[in-house]
Amino acid sequence: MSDALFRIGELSRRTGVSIDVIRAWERRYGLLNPSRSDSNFRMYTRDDVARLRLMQHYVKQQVAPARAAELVRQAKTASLESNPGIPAADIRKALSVLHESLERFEDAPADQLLRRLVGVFTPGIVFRDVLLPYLRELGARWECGEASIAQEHFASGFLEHWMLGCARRTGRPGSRRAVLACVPGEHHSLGLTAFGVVLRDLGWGVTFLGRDVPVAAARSAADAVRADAIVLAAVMPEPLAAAARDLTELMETHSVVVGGPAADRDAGQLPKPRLLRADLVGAARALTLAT
Amino acid sequence: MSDALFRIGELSRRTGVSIDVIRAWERRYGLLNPSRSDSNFRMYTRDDVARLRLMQHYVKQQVAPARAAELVRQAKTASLESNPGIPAADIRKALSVLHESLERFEDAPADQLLRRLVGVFTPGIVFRDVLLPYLRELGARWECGEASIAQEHFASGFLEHWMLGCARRTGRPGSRRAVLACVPGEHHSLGLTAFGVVLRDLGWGVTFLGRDVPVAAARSAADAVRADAIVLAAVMPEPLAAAARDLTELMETHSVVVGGPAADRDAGQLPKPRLLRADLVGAARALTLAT
DNA sequence: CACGTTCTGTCCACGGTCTGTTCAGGTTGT
DNA sequence: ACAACCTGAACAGACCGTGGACAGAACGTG
Repeated sequence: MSDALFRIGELSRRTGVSIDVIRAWERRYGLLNPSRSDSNFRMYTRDDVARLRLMQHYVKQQVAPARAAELVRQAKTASLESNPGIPAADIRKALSVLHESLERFEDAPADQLLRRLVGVFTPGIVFRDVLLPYLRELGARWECGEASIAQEHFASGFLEHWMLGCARRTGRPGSRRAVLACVPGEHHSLGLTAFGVVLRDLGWGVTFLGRDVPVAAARSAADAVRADAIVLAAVMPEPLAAAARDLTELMETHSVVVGGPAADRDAGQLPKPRLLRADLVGAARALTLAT
Repeated sequence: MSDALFRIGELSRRTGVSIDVIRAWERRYGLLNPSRSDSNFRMYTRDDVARLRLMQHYVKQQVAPARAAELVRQAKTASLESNPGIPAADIRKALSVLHESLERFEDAPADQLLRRLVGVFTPGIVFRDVLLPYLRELGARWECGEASIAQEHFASGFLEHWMLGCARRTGRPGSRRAVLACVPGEHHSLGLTAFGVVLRDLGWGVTFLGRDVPVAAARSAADAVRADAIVLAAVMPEPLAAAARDLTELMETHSVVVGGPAADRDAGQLPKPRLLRADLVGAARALTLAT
């Protein structure tokens, strides 16, 4: 698993930092400390990608490289506080690629694009800067009849699948774990999946149960993985109302968070804090701090 | 038993790896270790085909050849045989890996296993020999209460996601195209996804619309991609009955196939041939021949 | 303001490594 | 005879390492 070693060219491709700069930063600040192959090639790990991205972030914030490197070295690893956002021009281009390819029921270009973006930025960033805006745009076009139901189905299905690919992967040992599920009877899991991506980006291990999950099932899964939190999604009001009693009971023994439009609306009925749908990233961060 | 020995040219033809490269890989990394005939010809076995395919798979994933060879050698893979099917011992092992990992809500081992299998065998084979049997086993255990609802949700969600990853990817230009969708109101898409994998394996381009798709949406998608066939899935009887009228209308202008348990049962109501759920592979082959 | 110093990204030259491919000369099988 | 195979060697192009140089920006000082 930790065998993912690669050479400097690959690191450069993944981060967008030129090979020369990577070497210069190592020579001057000892930013990275790669192991060497038998033939004296620098061999990097995934952590180095993270460190390099953090470095990029500081530099973009006008922090002097020397000092930025110092900060990065101090920050050891962890601290995914970094927000190296995607440049506006790239976002626009990405949105138009998504738009044009998914509109024609072609997933190949979209897949390629996202794959490239995730190579450079973290999934959470890609999600925040590209996917979420695209979904908003899609929703808007759908409401005013510009996008057909078929296009909406295809696009949201593709994006959910794609996000799942990022959200899955159980976290490193020692990390917090969350069980994610839709309230029983609830079939809209897109928002939940998105939330899973962000959580995972914050270091959580995510166990994804999907849509229409009985409360008892969520409970047993949470027990099985010793989850630190159960995250439930409710888009429509009826399923949430129907499950209210079970949920209240679940909350007595487990740390439960309910999110989604329905949860926002029927706030009064539930005792625990809810997530605001408007800002998934903020909600995930809040959950991380609270747990 | 696996006494089918063949020479380097045959190995090259079976794998698409050039003779020179096979020799180079042997000389440099000791990738294969063929026995020799009396006249000093390299004699390979089916295991070598598997190893070579795994190697190809890694290389395609941008892993440096030297390192890929290391992984292949390390993966022993004792006996991952080739085309005709996966050897029984490996199937048993795969099933137990799936069972044990998914039961504990861990997808990493399962993901790793499947990834390795598709490196060697085609997705259709993996699906037929491993995934489908596992799903049957899961269903059986679920019915007799051995598997919890949570486990079933998690496992089927994971497998569906994984299969989608194989089924997607629009086909090569010139290939036939199919639009896949669940009948409106139908939320069980696992079988449909599986069917998509097999179709794609047979050279189709698959446009996957997912669950609960209005008939009109399926039609417009089919028109947009100029689909040669529309494949609809119906697990529960009610949604199918409700959509019967729309379906009949759709069939007048498009080539439609309806599959799934409900379609099997309510056969009389629908004019066109249906797919038998029992044998997805056969059904896909039949569709290919008929279109 | 003028000047020197430092910082930083970029570039170059030279040599080594990695890897697919090619060639030459000889052997085996049909 | 001819195709397929063997060995050993070499080659080309991409990739990487080290060390050094350089130009522009930032900064501090007289």
